[in-house]
Amino acid sequence: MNLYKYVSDAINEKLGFVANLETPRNREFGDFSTNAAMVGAKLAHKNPRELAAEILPKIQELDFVSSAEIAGPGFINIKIKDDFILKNASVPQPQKATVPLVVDMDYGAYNVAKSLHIGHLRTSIVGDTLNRIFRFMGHKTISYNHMGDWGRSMGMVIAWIKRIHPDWPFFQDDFDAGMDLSKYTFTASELNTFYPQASALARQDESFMEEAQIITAGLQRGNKGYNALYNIFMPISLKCMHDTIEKLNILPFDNDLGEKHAALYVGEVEKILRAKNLLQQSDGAEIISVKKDTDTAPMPPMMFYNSRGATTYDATDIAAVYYRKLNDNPNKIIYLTDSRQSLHFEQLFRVAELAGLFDVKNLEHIGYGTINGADGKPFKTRSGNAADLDDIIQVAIDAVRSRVASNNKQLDNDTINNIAIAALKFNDLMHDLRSDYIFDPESVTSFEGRTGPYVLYTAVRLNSVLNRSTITPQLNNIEISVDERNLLMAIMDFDKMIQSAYENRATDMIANYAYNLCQLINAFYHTCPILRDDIDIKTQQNRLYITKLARDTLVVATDLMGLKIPAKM
RNA sequence: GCGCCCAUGGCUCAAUUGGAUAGAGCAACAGAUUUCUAAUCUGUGGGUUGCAGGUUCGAGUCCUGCUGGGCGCGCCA
Repeated sequence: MNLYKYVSDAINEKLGFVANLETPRNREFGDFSTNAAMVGAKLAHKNPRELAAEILPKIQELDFVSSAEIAGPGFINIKIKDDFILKNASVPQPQKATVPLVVDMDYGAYNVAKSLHIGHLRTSIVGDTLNRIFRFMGHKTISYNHMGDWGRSMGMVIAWIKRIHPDWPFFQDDFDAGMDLSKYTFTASELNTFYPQASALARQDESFMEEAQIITAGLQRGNKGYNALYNIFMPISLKCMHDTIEKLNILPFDNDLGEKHAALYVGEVEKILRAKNLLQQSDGAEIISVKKDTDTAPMPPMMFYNSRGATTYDATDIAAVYYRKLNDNPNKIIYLTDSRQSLHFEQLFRVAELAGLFDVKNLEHIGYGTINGADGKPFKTRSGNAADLDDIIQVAIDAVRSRVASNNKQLDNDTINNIAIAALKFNDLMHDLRSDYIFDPESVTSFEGRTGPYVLYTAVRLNSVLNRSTITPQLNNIEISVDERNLLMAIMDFDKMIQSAYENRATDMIANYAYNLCQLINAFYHTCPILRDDIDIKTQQNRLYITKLARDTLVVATDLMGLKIPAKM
């Protein structure tokens, strides 16, 4: 049961107006409180405590209220009857949306021929959890990995390959796409070194940069050799992405469609833009002005074609909106990217509006904060590069392994991986996604307190009790302790929490709820023994019932975060 | 220059979107296991919420100014 909603509705009906129901920060004040008297007093110019005294008896009459009293400047604090809580606590049921939406979700956005690095951590983890929240709430989501698979970086990679294998057929004038190309291939790790090397070279060698640009243009115009080569390394890169995603227990993307695919629609979009007279020449480029008279901030135009005639990511992003509207006709498109791209999305949404491509009200950009190192600057490895996601995962795995060894435990590899991934994901999810946060490898691998492993450990303990017990969990109407009561209240808080997490796109609410629930579970676990001879059977049944509710609720939360609960740890 | 965001114990973060005595974790210290997993639990110390005003019953939260930081501002994505 959604206790908050039940109590709120009952009070509103009884009072005949909508009273603001709160859960006090300090639980000792009560299970719920309302400031209705203070709000009312302001409007009626009355004394809030007197008004509270008028309202109070009506609240006291409600059958689930054990006590209600006036406190402080005019709060009414409400306590709920224990047996009501015990009887109505239930595992959260997915609250299906009355009007399910179709939502395109754009996150991940990995780059071809570049391994996933720390910059992809949040978009992957938070995006996945947002996706799961939307589905949990009954909406249909279509997830897009809008890959960086078509820009200048592709030209650089090909230019690099040409440099190290100038004799390969892809670069010959008489290239025959029909020939056997199976011997021209790369390992994933080899492929991932190409871009960084090419990029470093391009910075100091202008002729190499120029060649990369020529190759980029050739690739985009359909040069057979370049495209054949692209078609060789693209799947290798895609497999890398999928492997890392799988390690992180992130739902597979519904679409791996990136800039290359969007580029197919640039021509159609160009026609629309021209018909609306939105494209204009500027310094050899074709741009779309998105400035409004009311703007106080700098608002540069979007660049559709650059001065070399190549499509930019502005153009492919516009085309992607067009394609999604055409193909999915979604109610909403949600983009999850680094908040530094906010201006780009503001521009994009304005173009979508100007060109009539999509209802601008239903385009949403969620900008997440940067993951920083201890120095407050974007997290880098000691060598100054963005840390590879696979390496970060490995560090976490090694830390779990050494922890397991020092505790004289024996756990299989899957379990160790799950614990490491939980540590990494929970650490990300627990932060407000809009804020920067500091990634401290030491605290991510400490596993104590507010961590993913703590959450898993709590679930494992509950499962252990439930698995050992031969007694059937059963609800008995007997007195409950304060720890049992607090736990039940938290379980009933789930529905309110998930609604808020959904509305605010606040993935941290799930993580913090799960942690708070675990704290209460562990307190309950400590003070409420179950499988012991001196505990009477009715208490055992009751506590098992509560244990099961807690476990099932925790499972819903961990599922939303994509954490796997091990059998033991 | 213009615009957006941020500032909370030693450190990392919360604070129900304006509510009551600002909460957790880490670190420090003191305890708890003949008992369902000690990756746990209980307790102690630690705060003028960057500074100065303002709005009101009530401000970490809203407004103004200042200080200090981060980010963005047409041919990278």
